[in-house]
Amino acid sequence: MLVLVPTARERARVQTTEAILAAARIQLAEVGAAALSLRAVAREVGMVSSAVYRYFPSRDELLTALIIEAYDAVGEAAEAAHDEAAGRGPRERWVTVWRAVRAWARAHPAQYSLIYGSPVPGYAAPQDTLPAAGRVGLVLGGIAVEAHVAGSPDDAVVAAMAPDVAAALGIDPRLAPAAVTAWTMLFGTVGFELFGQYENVVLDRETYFDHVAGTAASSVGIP
Amino acid sequence: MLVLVPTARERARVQTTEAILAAARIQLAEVGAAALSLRAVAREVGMVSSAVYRYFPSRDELLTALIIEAYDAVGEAAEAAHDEAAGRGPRERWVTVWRAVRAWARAHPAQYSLIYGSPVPGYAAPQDTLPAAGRVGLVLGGIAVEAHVAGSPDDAVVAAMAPDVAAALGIDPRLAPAAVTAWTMLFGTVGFELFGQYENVVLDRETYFDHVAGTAASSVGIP
DNA sequence: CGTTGTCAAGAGCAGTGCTCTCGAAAGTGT
DNA sequence: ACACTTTCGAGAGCACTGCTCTTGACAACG
Repeated sequence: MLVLVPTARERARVQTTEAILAAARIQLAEVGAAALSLRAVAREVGMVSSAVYRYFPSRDELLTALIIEAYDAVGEAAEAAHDEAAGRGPRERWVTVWRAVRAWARAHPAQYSLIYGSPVPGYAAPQDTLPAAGRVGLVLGGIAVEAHVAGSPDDAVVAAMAPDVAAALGIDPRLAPAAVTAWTMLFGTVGFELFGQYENVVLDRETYFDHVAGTAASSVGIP
Repeated sequence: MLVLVPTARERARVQTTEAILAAARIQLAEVGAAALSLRAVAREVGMVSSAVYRYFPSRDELLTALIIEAYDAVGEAAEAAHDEAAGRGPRERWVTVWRAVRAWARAHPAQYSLIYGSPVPGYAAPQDTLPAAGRVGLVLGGIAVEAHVAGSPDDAVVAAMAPDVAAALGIDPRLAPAAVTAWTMLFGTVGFELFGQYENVVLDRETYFDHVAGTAASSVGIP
């Protein structure tokens, strides 16, 4: 049956689902993923905890929804930054996207921890999150595609990468190791800053971050 | 009062403390930090939960103790690997230490998540963990000290690093940015592998990891 | 030998995730 | 328009958590 006009029930359902997600988003930002309580979310939207289970079968499923949201949000931030720097050269676009990811992470530390910190409930989010997870990489790959391969990495290293990666990014497969390394470097640096590892190590985080971004740009052959 | 011979009470206290830590270590490895339950730890050592509070004032303090243990353990693994490769050249020693850290992380994923994942209980572990956190960096810095500075990084970047870092590592301050970047790369790569970000991205993790280790070695000027 | 400090145990509080049942709606078919 | 089915919210309840407080027993010290 084709649903052209959603019934009142369906509209109420998506509305309630959205209300739950909104409350969960707020609570995530306030107390973090570990302390996110389904009962508190229920209280916030004005219903009893058991009613929430009509919309999310478990607390982990709620968290998974938030994880996908977060991947989309950071991907969107990266894409927006890239669009804004559309006219400029590849290196400036590259650094702009890096800065946007860092800024998003600092503005949304709980969401960032959710997706790039330790998996919260054991190993909750499996396949559902994979498409959303690659968006930042896609933006960076879109810049790197114009670059030529700097050195020629070992064939064994090239073979160690999943071929889908170079294909999805539209880059030379020989660029894949450097691209993955740069991607790791971006989130490694942002994570280390956010999780306090740079305490008493890096004083001026902006300057250091820009330096790393530049190094990474060179490593993928961006002039 | 100088305690030369510990009294029976004192011996009993350290023994009980060690028993609690041992049980906590086991439970951490089994269920992870988020699900580590003080009551379950108490059950395992055969006492009631309230008694544990005589030894650790809160669950977070117990976790902090485990965090310090984990930092020490990974540092010890790095030092042991370095000692084992004592005779060899700097590059081989460098790669050996990197491999040891990765091996330790794969063998103790819960501990690794505890120290390099998102901070678990809000922002629990502050200053206590700082000394233990630097041990791996010290080992790597000890290798890099024999290297000469490859390029000459921007003065602003050099100034962005805490001067204590280069001093503690005994390296040229101009090497500090590259050293911090390499350190970030090590734990960023290990973390990404452990937390599942390389799923469907990197097929042969050993080969890729060795490649990253080699790149990092070159970046700090190791021939 | 008595005093003092330490310790384990138990009860209890407020909170959690999750399940089950029940009554009231809303939607559907005749 | 009426009966039937599905959906939904509420409430009670279970087993669990971190943590506090009180009570009674034991060891150490003067």
